[in-house]
Amino acid sequence: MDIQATNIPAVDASGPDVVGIEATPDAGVQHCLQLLGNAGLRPTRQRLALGQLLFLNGHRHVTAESLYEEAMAANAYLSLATVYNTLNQFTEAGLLRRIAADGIKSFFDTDTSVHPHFYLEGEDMLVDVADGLAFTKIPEALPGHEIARLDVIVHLRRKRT
Amino acid sequence: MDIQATNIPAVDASGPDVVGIEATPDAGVQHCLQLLGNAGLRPTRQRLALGQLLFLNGHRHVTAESLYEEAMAANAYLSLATVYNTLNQFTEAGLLRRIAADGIKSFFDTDTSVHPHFYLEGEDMLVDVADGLAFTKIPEALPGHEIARLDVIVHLRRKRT
DNA sequence: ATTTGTGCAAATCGTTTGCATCTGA
DNA sequence: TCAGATGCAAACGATTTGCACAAAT
Repeated sequence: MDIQATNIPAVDASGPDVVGIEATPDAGVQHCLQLLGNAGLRPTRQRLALGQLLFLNGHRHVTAESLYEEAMAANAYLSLATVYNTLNQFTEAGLLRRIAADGIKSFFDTDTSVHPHFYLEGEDMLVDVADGLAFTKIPEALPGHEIARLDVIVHLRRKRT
Repeated sequence: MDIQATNIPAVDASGPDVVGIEATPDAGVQHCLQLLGNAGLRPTRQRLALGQLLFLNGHRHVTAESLYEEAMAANAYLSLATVYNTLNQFTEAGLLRRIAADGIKSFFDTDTSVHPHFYLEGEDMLVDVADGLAFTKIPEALPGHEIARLDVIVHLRRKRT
């Protein structure tokens, strides 16, 4: 079935959901409403739909394009431009973290903590590094500056056989 | 004065050079010719000009645009497309390392070793991290893959006063 | 002579923006 | 009501590409 189409927590006695909303849909919607409220963003239909896709399914790595297609598949009608705008707003609000893996497109990570990623060059995919990378020291920022972000990206390529 | 315009090491008894060619121009040209030869790239006028700008002035971080302007300033006539092509060829040949700092444009680093960078968000500049960052462990690549590259970028922003 | 590189402009790709319309507070 | 959001299409900036011409082996 479709994701919530209104910002009013609708009564919805549905079964398994294609977009992965958890057992009690209302709880998910409530959670998203709260995230939007805290961020000072109006709970519009579009933002709520994207919020549900992003924040009710564990940690995720999406691109604007992939999220847009996912929304279409879930029958959430919105434009690609709105997806871009919303991703930027969510990022500004600290709900997402933007990751520039390859210099072509941006990924958005629902895990906003500082953690390293694998970037699979052929597949154009971003994957969390389970463990195995640690710093002993983090550098001082240059005078007059502060650290805004620390990106660690391990580029992987298919091993040639 | 201008950078060498031919691939034949010309006798050139000039003084200080705007593009920073070292005291003995011939040596620089020879060095570039050798780099190109090792890379299996024909020593064309354009590649030699860009090679001199890139490899005779210590380690550098350039963008296609900045290198193009530099070449224009040095009276090396070539097109922006050629700069892009050449940077890609040099990168493929292992003479340069591509760095995706912000997801908008690419930087190219003449230091091809694995080392961390500061990216100054406001100024859109890339700077080497002098020291202060060290790994204790590097992760295993995923099965069937190998590590192609390890990018560490510390994003800095101007401290608000 | 044959292969390879160059230049230009057009094409492409990801992303942003202007503006008219709509919607939530 | 009225600020704030959306949708669309056009604008955009970085990069790549197709093709005719030029230069290197």
